[in-house]
Amino acid sequence: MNTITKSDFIRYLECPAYFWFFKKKPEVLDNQELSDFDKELIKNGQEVERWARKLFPQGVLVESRKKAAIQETKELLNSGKKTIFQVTFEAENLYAMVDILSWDDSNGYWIINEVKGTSAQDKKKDEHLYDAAFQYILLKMAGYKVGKVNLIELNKEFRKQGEINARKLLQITDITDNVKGLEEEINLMIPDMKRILGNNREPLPCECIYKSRNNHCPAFKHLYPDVPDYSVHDIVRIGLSKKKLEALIEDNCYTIEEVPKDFKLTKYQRNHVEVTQTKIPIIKTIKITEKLNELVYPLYFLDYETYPTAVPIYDGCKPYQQVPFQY
DNA sequence: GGAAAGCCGAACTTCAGAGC
DNA sequence: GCTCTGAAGTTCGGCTTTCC
Repeated sequence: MNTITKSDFIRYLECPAYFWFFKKKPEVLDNQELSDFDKELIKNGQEVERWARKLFPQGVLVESRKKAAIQETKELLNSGKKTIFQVTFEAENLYAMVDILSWDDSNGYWIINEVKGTSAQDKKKDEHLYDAAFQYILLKMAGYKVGKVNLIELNKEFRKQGEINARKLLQITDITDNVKGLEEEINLMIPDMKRILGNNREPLPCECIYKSRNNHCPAFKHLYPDVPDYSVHDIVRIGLSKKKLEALIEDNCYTIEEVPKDFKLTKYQRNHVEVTQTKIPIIKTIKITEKLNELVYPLYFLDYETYPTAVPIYDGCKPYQQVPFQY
Protein backbone atom coordinates (compact mmCIF):
# COMPACT_ATOMS: atom_id res chain seq x y z
CA MET A 1 0.00 0.00 0.00
CA ASN A 2 1.26 3.45 -0.94
CA THR A 3 1.74 6.02 1.79
CA ILE A 4 -0.65 8.98 1.58
CA THR A 5 1.06 12.27 2.32
CA LYS A 6 -0.53 15.56 3.24
CA SER A 7 0.16 16.80 -0.30
CA ASP A 8 -1.58 13.70 -1.68
CA PHE A 9 -4.57 14.55 0.47
CA ILE A 10 -4.69 18.07 -0.99
CA ARG A 11 -4.54 16.52 -4.49
CA TYR A 12 -7.42 14.22 -3.56
CA LEU A 13 -9.46 17.24 -2.45
CA GLU A 14 -8.73 18.89 -5.78
CA CYS A 15 -9.65 15.84 -7.84
CA PRO A 16 -9.68 12.16 -6.80
CA ALA A 17 -8.65 11.05 -10.31
CA TYR A 18 -5.62 13.38 -10.21
CA PHE A 19 -4.72 11.83 -6.86
CA TRP A 20 -4.74 8.34 -8.43
CA PHE A 21 -2.66 9.37 -11.44
CA PHE A 22 -0.13 11.19 -9.29
CA LYS A 23 0.43 8.06 -7.22
CA LYS A 24 0.10 5.41 -9.93
CA LYS A 25 0.85 6.94 -13.32
CA PRO A 26 2.50 10.35 -12.89
CA GLU A 27 4.03 10.24 -16.40
CA VAL A 28 0.65 11.14 -17.98
CA LEU A 29 0.17 14.29 -15.92
CA ASP A 30 0.43 17.67 -17.56
CA ASN A 31 2.66 19.38 -15.02
CA GLN A 32 3.24 23.02 -15.84
CA GLU A 33 6.73 24.26 -15.08
CA LEU A 34 6.80 26.87 -12.33
CA SER A 35 7.43 30.44 -13.45
CA ASP A 36 10.20 32.46 -11.85
CA PHE A 37 7.49 34.39 -10.06
CA ASP A 38 5.97 31.19 -8.64
CA LYS A 39 9.42 30.06 -7.48
CA GLU A 40 9.85 33.35 -5.65
CA LEU A 41 6.49 32.85 -3.97
CA ILE A 42 7.66 29.49 -2.66
CA LYS A 43 10.83 31.14 -1.33
CA ASN A 44 8.65 33.75 0.38
CA GLY A 45 6.67 30.99 2.07
CA GLN A 46 9.90 29.39 3.32
CA GLU A 47 11.04 32.72 4.70
CA VAL A 48 7.79 33.13 6.63
CA GLU A 49 8.41 29.69 8.15
CA ARG A 50 11.88 30.76 9.27
CA TRP A 51 10.37 33.82 10.94
CA ALA A 52 7.71 31.68 12.61
CA ARG A 53 10.43 29.54 14.18
CA LYS A 54 11.72 32.65 15.95
CA LEU A 55 8.52 32.58 18.01
CA PHE A 56 9.81 29.31 19.52
CA PRO A 57 13.43 29.95 20.51
CA GLN A 58 13.72 26.56 22.25
CA GLY A 59 12.72 24.66 19.13
CA VAL A 60 14.91 22.09 17.37
CA LEU A 61 14.72 21.22 13.68
CA VAL A 62 14.29 17.73 12.20
CA GLU A 63 17.06 17.86 9.61
CA SER A 64 16.44 14.61 7.75
CA ARG A 65 13.65 13.85 5.29
CA LYS A 66 11.16 11.06 4.55
CA LYS A 67 11.61 7.80 6.52
CA ALA A 68 14.72 9.06 8.31
CA ALA A 69 12.73 12.09 9.52
CA ILE A 70 10.22 9.80 11.26
CA GLN A 71 13.05 8.12 13.18
CA GLU A 72 14.67 11.47 14.01
CA THR A 73 11.29 12.76 15.26
CA LYS A 74 10.93 9.76 17.58
CA GLU A 75 14.42 10.30 18.95
CA LEU A 76 13.79 13.99 19.62
CA LEU A 77 10.47 13.24 21.31
CA ASN A 78 12.02 10.47 23.41
CA SER A 79 14.79 12.84 24.46
CA GLY A 80 12.15 15.16 25.93
CA LYS A 81 12.24 17.96 23.36
CA LYS A 82 9.11 20.10 23.72
CA THR A 83 9.23 22.19 20.55
CA ILE A 84 10.19 20.63 17.25
CA PHE A 85 10.19 22.04 13.70
CA GLN A 86 9.35 19.92 10.64
CA VAL A 87 8.31 17.07 12.93
CA THR A 88 7.34 14.03 10.86
CA PHE A 89 4.78 11.31 11.59
CA GLU A 90 3.42 8.22 9.93
CA ALA A 91 0.42 6.16 10.99
CA GLU A 92 -1.91 3.78 9.15
CA ASN A 93 -0.19 4.62 5.84
CA LEU A 94 -0.69 8.36 6.31
CA TYR A 95 2.32 10.66 6.40
CA ALA A 96 2.67 14.32 7.30
CA MET A 97 5.14 16.90 8.43
CA VAL A 98 4.04 19.41 11.08
CA ASP A 99 5.67 22.84 10.75
CA ILE A 100 5.98 23.43 14.49
CA LEU A 101 4.86 21.05 17.22
CA SER A 102 4.96 22.41 20.76
CA TRP A 103 4.12 20.91 24.12
CA ASP A 104 1.76 22.81 26.42
CA ASP A 105 2.92 22.01 29.97
CA SER A 106 -0.01 23.63 31.74
CA ASN A 107 -2.63 21.71 29.78
CA GLY A 108 -0.64 18.57 29.12
CA TYR A 109 -1.15 18.36 25.38
CA TRP A 110 0.57 19.01 22.05
CA ILE A 111 -0.14 22.06 19.90
CA ILE A 112 0.09 21.86 16.11
CA ASN A 113 1.28 25.16 14.63
CA GLU A 114 0.69 25.30 10.90
CA VAL A 115 2.65 28.09 9.19
CA LYS A 116 1.31 29.68 5.99
CA GLY A 117 2.78 32.47 3.93
CA THR A 118 -0.61 34.13 3.57
CA SER A 119 -1.88 37.28 5.22
CA ALA A 120 -4.31 36.54 8.03
CA GLN A 121 -7.93 37.11 6.96
CA ASP A 122 -11.01 36.79 9.17
CA LYS A 123 -12.24 33.92 7.02
CA LYS A 124 -9.64 31.16 6.96
CA LYS A 125 -8.93 29.45 3.66
CA ASP A 126 -10.49 25.99 3.42
CA GLU A 127 -7.23 24.54 2.12
CA HIS A 128 -5.42 25.67 5.28
CA LEU A 129 -8.08 24.14 7.48
CA TYR A 130 -8.11 20.78 5.65
CA ASP A 131 -4.32 20.78 5.68
CA ALA A 132 -4.21 21.29 9.44
CA ALA A 133 -7.05 18.85 10.05
CA PHE A 134 -5.16 16.09 8.21
CA GLN A 135 -2.20 16.60 10.56
CA TYR A 136 -4.48 16.66 13.59
CA ILE A 137 -6.08 13.33 12.64
CA LEU A 138 -2.72 11.74 11.84
CA LEU A 139 -1.20 12.73 15.19
CA LYS A 140 -4.22 11.34 17.01
CA MET A 141 -3.84 8.08 15.05
CA ALA A 142 -0.17 8.00 16.04
CA GLY A 143 -1.24 8.17 19.69
CA TYR A 144 -0.42 11.78 20.51
CA LYS A 145 -2.72 13.97 22.56
CA VAL A 146 -3.33 17.12 20.52
CA GLY A 147 -5.31 19.81 22.33
CA LYS A 148 -4.92 22.75 20.05
CA VAL A 149 -4.25 23.68 16.43
CA ASN A 150 -2.91 27.12 15.55
CA LEU A 151 -2.55 28.81 12.19
CA ILE A 152 0.43 31.16 11.98
CA GLU A 153 0.14 33.70 9.17
CA LEU A 154 1.44 37.16 8.30
CA ASN A 155 -0.20 40.05 10.09
CA LYS A 156 -1.54 42.17 7.25
CA GLU A 157 -1.56 45.26 9.50
CA PHE A 158 2.20 44.97 10.07
CA ARG A 159 4.37 47.85 8.81
CA LYS A 160 8.13 47.49 8.95
CA GLN A 161 9.94 50.09 11.05
CA GLY A 162 13.57 49.16 11.65
CA GLU A 163 14.29 45.67 13.02
CA ILE A 164 11.45 43.18 12.48
CA ASN A 165 9.83 41.66 15.53
CA ALA A 166 8.45 38.19 14.72
CA ARG A 167 5.63 38.65 17.24
CA LYS A 168 4.42 41.72 15.38
CA LEU A 169 5.05 40.33 11.91
CA LEU A 170 3.04 37.17 12.51
CA GLN A 171 -0.46 36.48 13.73
CA ILE A 172 -1.49 33.28 15.52
CA THR A 173 -5.12 32.12 15.21
CA ASP A 174 -6.64 29.22 17.14
CA ILE A 175 -8.38 27.07 14.51
CA THR A 176 -9.01 24.05 16.77
CA ASP A 177 -12.81 24.26 16.44
CA ASN A 178 -12.62 24.57 12.63
CA VAL A 179 -10.31 21.56 12.48
CA LYS A 180 -12.49 19.44 14.75
CA GLY A 181 -15.45 20.36 12.57
CA LEU A 182 -13.71 18.71 9.60
CA GLU A 183 -12.65 15.58 11.47
CA GLU A 184 -15.71 13.47 10.63
CA GLU A 185 -15.60 14.44 6.96
CA ILE A 186 -11.89 13.64 6.62
CA ASN A 187 -12.29 10.37 8.50
CA LEU A 188 -14.66 9.33 5.70
CA MET A 189 -12.23 10.54 3.03
CA ILE A 190 -9.29 8.51 4.32
CA PRO A 191 -10.79 5.06 3.54
CA ASP A 192 -11.94 6.44 0.19
CA MET A 193 -8.38 7.53 -0.64
CA LYS A 194 -7.12 4.07 0.31
CA ARG A 195 -9.83 2.43 -1.80
CA ILE A 196 -8.84 4.55 -4.82
CA LEU A 197 -5.17 3.66 -4.36
CA GLY A 198 -6.03 0.00 -4.04
CA ASN A 199 -7.42 0.07 -7.57
CA ASN A 200 -4.84 -0.61 -10.27
CA ARG A 201 -7.12 0.37 -13.15
CA GLU A 202 -7.32 3.97 -14.30
CA PRO A 203 -10.19 5.83 -12.63
CA LEU A 204 -13.24 7.03 -14.52
CA PRO A 205 -13.05 10.52 -16.06
CA CYS A 206 -13.17 13.21 -13.40
CA GLU A 207 -15.59 16.05 -12.76
CA CYS A 208 -13.07 18.59 -14.08
CA ILE A 209 -14.88 18.45 -17.45
CA TYR A 210 -17.54 20.63 -15.80
CA LYS A 211 -15.03 23.20 -14.55
CA SER A 212 -13.43 26.19 -16.27
CA ARG A 213 -9.93 25.80 -17.77
CA ASN A 214 -8.00 27.12 -14.77
CA ASN A 215 -9.61 24.54 -12.52
CA HIS A 216 -8.75 21.48 -14.58
CA CYS A 217 -6.53 18.94 -12.88
CA PRO A 218 -3.21 17.89 -14.48
CA ALA A 219 -4.81 14.59 -15.58
CA PHE A 220 -7.39 16.41 -17.72
CA LYS A 221 -5.61 16.06 -21.07
CA HIS A 222 -5.10 12.35 -20.52
CA LEU A 223 -8.70 11.77 -19.41
CA TYR A 224 -10.28 13.95 -22.10
CA PRO A 225 -8.18 13.65 -25.26
CA ASP A 226 -11.17 14.80 -27.37
CA VAL A 227 -11.32 18.19 -25.69
CA PRO A 228 -9.17 20.67 -27.64
CA ASP A 229 -6.67 22.98 -25.92
CA TYR A 230 -8.99 25.89 -26.66
CA SER A 231 -12.54 24.80 -25.89
CA VAL A 232 -15.86 25.86 -24.36
CA HIS A 233 -13.98 25.74 -21.03
CA ASP A 234 -12.21 28.92 -22.16
CA ILE A 235 -15.36 30.98 -22.74
CA VAL A 236 -15.07 34.05 -20.57
CA ARG A 237 -16.22 33.43 -17.00
CA ILE A 238 -17.86 30.15 -17.97
CA GLY A 239 -16.77 28.73 -14.62
CA LEU A 240 -19.35 30.95 -12.99
CA SER A 241 -22.07 29.72 -15.34
CA LYS A 242 -21.96 26.08 -14.27
CA LYS A 243 -25.33 25.16 -15.77
CA LYS A 244 -24.33 26.54 -19.17
CA LEU A 245 -21.06 24.65 -19.22
CA GLU A 246 -22.79 21.45 -18.11
CA ALA A 247 -25.38 21.85 -20.86
CA LEU A 248 -22.69 22.29 -23.52
CA ILE A 249 -20.73 19.27 -22.30
CA GLU A 250 -23.84 17.10 -22.09
CA ASP A 251 -24.48 18.00 -25.75
CA ASN A 252 -20.89 16.95 -26.60
CA CYS A 253 -20.22 20.54 -27.62
CA TYR A 254 -16.50 20.91 -26.86
CA THR A 255 -15.29 23.56 -29.31
CA ILE A 256 -16.43 27.17 -29.26
CA GLU A 257 -17.18 26.87 -32.99
CA GLU A 258 -19.89 24.33 -32.12
CA VAL A 259 -21.78 26.56 -29.66
CA PRO A 260 -25.31 27.01 -31.08
CA LYS A 261 -26.38 30.51 -32.13
CA ASP A 262 -29.41 30.36 -29.81
CA PHE A 263 -27.53 29.03 -26.79
CA LYS A 264 -28.14 31.42 -23.91
CA LEU A 265 -24.97 33.28 -22.91
CA THR A 266 -24.17 36.59 -21.25
CA LYS A 267 -23.34 39.58 -23.43
CA TYR A 268 -19.58 39.14 -23.01
CA GLN A 269 -19.72 35.39 -23.48
CA ARG A 270 -21.72 35.85 -26.69
CA ASN A 271 -19.11 38.36 -27.94
CA HIS A 272 -16.37 35.85 -27.20
CA VAL A 273 -18.17 33.04 -29.03
CA GLU A 274 -19.07 35.20 -32.03
CA VAL A 275 -15.53 36.51 -32.49
CA THR A 276 -14.20 32.95 -32.31
CA GLN A 277 -16.79 31.66 -34.76
CA THR A 278 -16.64 34.51 -37.29
CA LYS A 279 -12.91 35.35 -36.86
CA ILE A 280 -14.00 39.02 -37.06
CA PRO A 281 -12.82 41.13 -34.11
CA ILE A 282 -15.20 43.51 -32.36
CA ILE A 283 -13.59 46.97 -32.31
CA LYS A 284 -15.56 49.85 -30.81
CA THR A 285 -13.94 52.52 -32.93
CA ILE A 286 -16.23 55.35 -31.81
CA LYS A 287 -15.74 54.64 -28.11
CA ILE A 288 -11.98 54.35 -28.56
CA THR A 289 -11.85 57.60 -30.50
CA GLU A 290 -13.89 59.39 -27.83
CA LYS A 291 -11.52 58.16 -25.14
CA LEU A 292 -8.41 59.14 -27.09
CA ASN A 293 -9.86 62.60 -27.71
CA GLU A 294 -10.05 63.15 -23.94
CA LEU A 295 -6.25 62.98 -23.72
CA VAL A 296 -4.28 66.23 -23.52
CA TYR A 297 -0.93 66.21 -25.34
CA PRO A 298 2.00 65.99 -24.86
CA LEU A 299 1.68 62.67 -23.01
CA TYR A 300 4.41 61.26 -20.77
CA PHE A 301 4.95 57.57 -20.05
CA LEU A 302 6.72 56.05 -17.08
CA ASP A 303 7.48 52.34 -17.21
CA TYR A 304 8.28 50.58 -13.97
CA GLU A 305 8.20 47.11 -12.44
CA THR A 306 7.09 46.10 -8.96
CA TYR A 307 8.10 43.29 -6.67
CA PRO A 308 6.26 42.01 -3.59
CA THR A 309 7.92 40.17 -0.68
CA ALA A 310 6.07 38.36 2.10
CA VAL A 311 8.38 39.83 4.73
CA PRO A 312 8.82 43.53 3.91
CA ILE A 313 12.32 44.73 3.07
CA TYR A 314 11.81 48.50 3.41
CA ASP A 315 10.50 50.58 6.28
CA GLY A 316 6.87 51.60 5.92
CA CYS A 317 6.02 48.53 3.82
CA LYS A 318 3.54 45.78 4.70
CA PRO A 319 3.58 42.08 3.73
CA TYR A 320 3.29 41.52 -0.03
CA GLN A 321 3.26 45.23 -0.76
CA GLN A 322 4.22 45.88 -4.36
CA VAL A 323 7.45 47.89 -4.31
CA PRO A 324 8.11 49.76 -7.59
CA PHE A 325 11.56 49.82 -9.15
CA GLN A 326 13.30 50.44 -12.47
CA TYR A 327 16.28 48.81 -14.08
C1' DG B 1 -60.01 39.01 -0.56
C1' DG B 2 -56.05 36.58 0.60
C1' DA B 3 -52.32 33.47 -0.36
C1' DA B 4 -49.01 31.93 -3.56
C1' DA B 5 -46.22 32.55 -7.48
C1' DG B 6 -43.66 35.26 -10.61
C1' DC B 7 -41.08 39.18 -11.95
C1' DC B 8 -37.83 42.87 -11.38
C1' DG B 9 -34.32 45.76 -9.66
C1' DA B 10 -31.12 47.02 -5.98
C1' DA B 11 -27.72 45.62 -2.93
C1' DC B 12 -24.51 42.54 -1.74
C1' DT B 13 -21.24 38.63 -2.33
C1' DT B 14 -18.35 35.75 -4.91
C1' DC B 15 -15.17 34.84 -8.23
C1' DA B 16 -12.23 35.18 -12.60
C1' DG B 17 -8.65 37.36 -14.68
C1' DA B 18 -4.70 40.35 -15.06
C1' DG B 19 -0.72 42.18 -13.27
C1' DC B 20 3.45 41.76 -10.53
C1' DG C 1 1.13 35.19 -2.66
C1' DC C 2 -1.64 39.99 -3.04
C1' DT C 3 -4.53 43.77 -5.09
C1' DC C 4 -7.77 45.58 -8.18
C1' DT C 5 -11.62 45.58 -11.36
C1' DG C 6 -15.75 44.27 -12.89
C1' DA C 7 -18.92 40.51 -14.29
C1' DA C 8 -21.93 37.01 -12.62
C1' DG C 9 -24.58 35.01 -9.15
C1' DT C 10 -27.45 35.38 -5.00
C1' DT C 11 -30.59 37.35 -1.90
C1' DC C 12 -34.28 40.08 -0.64
C1' DG C 13 -38.02 43.22 -0.73
C1' DG C 14 -41.68 45.31 -3.29
C1' DC C 15 -44.97 45.01 -6.69
C1' DT C 16 -48.13 42.60 -9.86
C1' DT C 17 -50.63 38.73 -11.42
C1' DT C 18 -53.00 34.47 -10.90
C1' DC C 19 -55.70 31.19 -8.67
C1' DC C 20 -58.83 29.38 -5.31
